[in-house]
Amino acid sequence: MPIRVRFAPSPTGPFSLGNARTALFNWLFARHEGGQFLLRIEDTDKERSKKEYEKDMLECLKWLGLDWDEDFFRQSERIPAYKKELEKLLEEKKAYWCFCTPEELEDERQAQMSQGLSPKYGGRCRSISLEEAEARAKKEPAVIRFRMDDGIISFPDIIRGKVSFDTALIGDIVIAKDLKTPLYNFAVVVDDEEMKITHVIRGEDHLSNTPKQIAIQEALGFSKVQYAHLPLILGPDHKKLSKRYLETSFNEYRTKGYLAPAVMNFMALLGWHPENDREVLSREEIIAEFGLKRVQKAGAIFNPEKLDWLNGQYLKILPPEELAEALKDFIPKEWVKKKEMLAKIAEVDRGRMKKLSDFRELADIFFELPDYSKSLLIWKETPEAAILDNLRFTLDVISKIPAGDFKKETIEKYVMTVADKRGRGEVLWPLRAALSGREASPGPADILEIIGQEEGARRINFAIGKLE
RNA sequence: GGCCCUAUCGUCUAGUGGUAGGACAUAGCGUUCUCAUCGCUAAAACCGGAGUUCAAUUCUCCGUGGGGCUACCA
Repeated sequence: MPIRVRFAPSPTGPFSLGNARTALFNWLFARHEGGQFLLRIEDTDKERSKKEYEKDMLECLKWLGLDWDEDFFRQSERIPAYKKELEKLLEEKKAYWCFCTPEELEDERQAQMSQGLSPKYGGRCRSISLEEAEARAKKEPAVIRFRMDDGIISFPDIIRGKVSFDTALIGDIVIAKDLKTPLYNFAVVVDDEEMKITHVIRGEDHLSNTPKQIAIQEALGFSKVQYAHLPLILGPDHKKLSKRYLETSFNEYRTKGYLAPAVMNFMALLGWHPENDREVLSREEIIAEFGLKRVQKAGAIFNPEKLDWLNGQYLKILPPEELAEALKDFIPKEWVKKKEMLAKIAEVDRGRMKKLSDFRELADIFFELPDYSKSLLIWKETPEAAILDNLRFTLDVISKIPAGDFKKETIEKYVMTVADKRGRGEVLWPLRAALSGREASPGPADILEIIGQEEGARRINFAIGKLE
């Protein structure tokens, strides 16, 4: 039987890191096993589901490169299918209409909890006949409950091993608000059967939903599926990632300048690890090595510094054309036109970036000399007069470089002759400071080649003017 | 409160019945005019107790800590 997994998000909020990780592990498993990765939108909650969130999710999946097989569908498009199964359960008395009010249920719950019992529905409406219930349901608010028989439901979890739940503690759960409004635990079961899902890979927060879904599955006579509950990604507060912390929208990783392969690599390593010690892994390598057996059981705290480091690693090896292309979204429009210059700057500064968004500030000096004070030009205790003299001399040397040979290597040769004679710090620091206007920057030869002989001379003269 | 899951450096993790390896972060050194990169070094962990065993971080149990769920959300 071919392996079929699904990613089934509900579009009730911005796509999150947790969502992305679940999608990734499903996708990795499918690709590694040569199975299928399907997509399903769980939009049964009409109030909270929004089209914009669905769009956001689709964009994020595409950006990450998680391609799905077959067409995806929305649960809101499958209402008749759920209705059919709901009616079947009702007729077979495996489900029944319940007319208890929210207030009554809340009181019951409170009473049970104060006695140290597990809160569950008492079963007051269990005995109402279907005929009577259907008549009443037309006039008064009602929901459909699943009749949960007492017993132990155990299932093997690929990651955790055997897990057991006592259904007597769960009680009769609500599976639909009415025939046209199914609820999560019910819709999932119907769809997984319809889609011929073989493995359900999802977050650990769904572990306690599993016995409910298995019970419904059995009542409907559906086939079993295998489960794998992933450890949760925790925030720095050790709690399930929430909007309050880093659970910003996943899209922000893109807009902040993280590379998709780096984010994928990082997420894969959150709860999974290859057999060897390698950590920078390409998509193909991850697919080749991925397996559910090596997935961690305990939750993992999200570590932004490591993401930055990994992103830096990818930035360093990104082909020049791809780097230039990726940078386009992070720089002013005027810069984009200066293609050649931009490419050179990117090469010079790529090692200094953690994120693509860092580039703008790093590259700024090539387009415009920042304001700086005279003291920036002074190297340690060197007297101003010596600095001034070195600058003048260096300018003279640089001016003698043939215009057609104004390349980094040549410039370096000329400049280093001066530096070796007059002291490296004494020559190079003021020169670099004059060229960049900053305390930290690429080397003088790098800057000179990019800004050119003329602009270089202008900047050095400007520094000389400050010192005079 | 009840149920379920879980436990190796600060963080992500490897690993084994004979006390632990890698990575990020941190500190120092080296390369270097600066920053960054890179290289090297240091500091840094098996939650506690009992049991099994010649021996337990590893197996079992009990605690404790952490997390999740406990909706007419998903």
